[in-house]
Amino acid sequence: MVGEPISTVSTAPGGDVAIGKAATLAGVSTRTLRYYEQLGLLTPSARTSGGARRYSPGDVTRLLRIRELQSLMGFNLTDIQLILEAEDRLQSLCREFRAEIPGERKRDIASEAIGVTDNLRAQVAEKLDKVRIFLAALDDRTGRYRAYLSEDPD
Amino acid sequence: MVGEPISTVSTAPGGDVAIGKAATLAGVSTRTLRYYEQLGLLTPSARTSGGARRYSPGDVTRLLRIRELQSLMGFNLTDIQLILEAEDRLQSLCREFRAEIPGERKRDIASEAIGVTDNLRAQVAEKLDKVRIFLAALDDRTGRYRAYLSEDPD
DNA sequence: ATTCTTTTTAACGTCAACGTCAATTATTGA
DNA sequence: TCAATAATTGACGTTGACGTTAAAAAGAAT
Repeated sequence: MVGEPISTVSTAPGGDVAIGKAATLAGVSTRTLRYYEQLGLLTPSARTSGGARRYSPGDVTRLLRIRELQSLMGFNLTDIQLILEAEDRLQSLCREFRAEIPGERKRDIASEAIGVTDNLRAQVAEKLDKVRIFLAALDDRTGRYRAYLSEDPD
Repeated sequence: MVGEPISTVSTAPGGDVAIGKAATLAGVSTRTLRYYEQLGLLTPSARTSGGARRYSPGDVTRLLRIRELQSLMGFNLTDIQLILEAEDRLQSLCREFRAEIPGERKRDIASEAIGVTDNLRAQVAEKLDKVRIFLAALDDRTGRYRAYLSEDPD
């Protein structure tokens, strides 16, 4: 325990993890991860020679993002797939621009991906507003309750 | 069409409605309403002599609240039932306090209901925060994307 | 009064998002 | 090396939240 191994055979810093570890990191089951892969939603970036899935830190990040889109925004997995695909396209386009590769259709792809992203932003903003209003209404109501039920301390 | 009926035989102002109307008012199906009733989640406050459900404005309000708790907060129907039951208890307690009926156990019931309500408030507040953060992160990321993809206008 | 629309109950179907075996192969710690 | 633990694929099961269909009864409109 005194010295960490010089270097495990892992490309990424932080090290890739097996399916069980990835699952507990995100608070899901291994079944869920295999299911996500089956949907094309999260494909582990590597496999061992024996065929075991290896999840990179990026994969885990993506997984956490999926869960966030699910729990926070209530999207279903196919919606999430569309969103992530758009984000993937944007990311790869950014790399291409950086590499100054010209490429055709790029404007089309970019505008489409940006459209999806803008749409997402709008939905999030709308949700934010609604939750705000909901919270305000809740506070108002509970305030009136308290007035009746606990006007005197203890 | 020139004159509205003097008064339909309805107790509540606004008038009770049949299941079809209530459903379209809330943007759900009649099946959904019957299902909610089966769960004990939303029982129409009256029936016709023939057995047809009549939904009061209050019932419709409750229905809208159910949908809000579902879509906005992502609660499942059994969670929603708990929340609504607590709110119902609080409401009836408020009426009792107003009527100055003493009653035992009231403090117990009240504190329990208030506990549920506070819990709800906390969850809503937490969600509000998370959505806020999510939106900020989204704006940050899309901002960087735009920098790459559309620095020059058209 | 009668026709058209709506509602009733009851039962079976569906779909997403996993859960749960089971038998077999990998990986790992001593 | 070898036992213990974890992962693989495949298949069938489950659960929540409804959808759909059917036959009969009720309500509304003319």
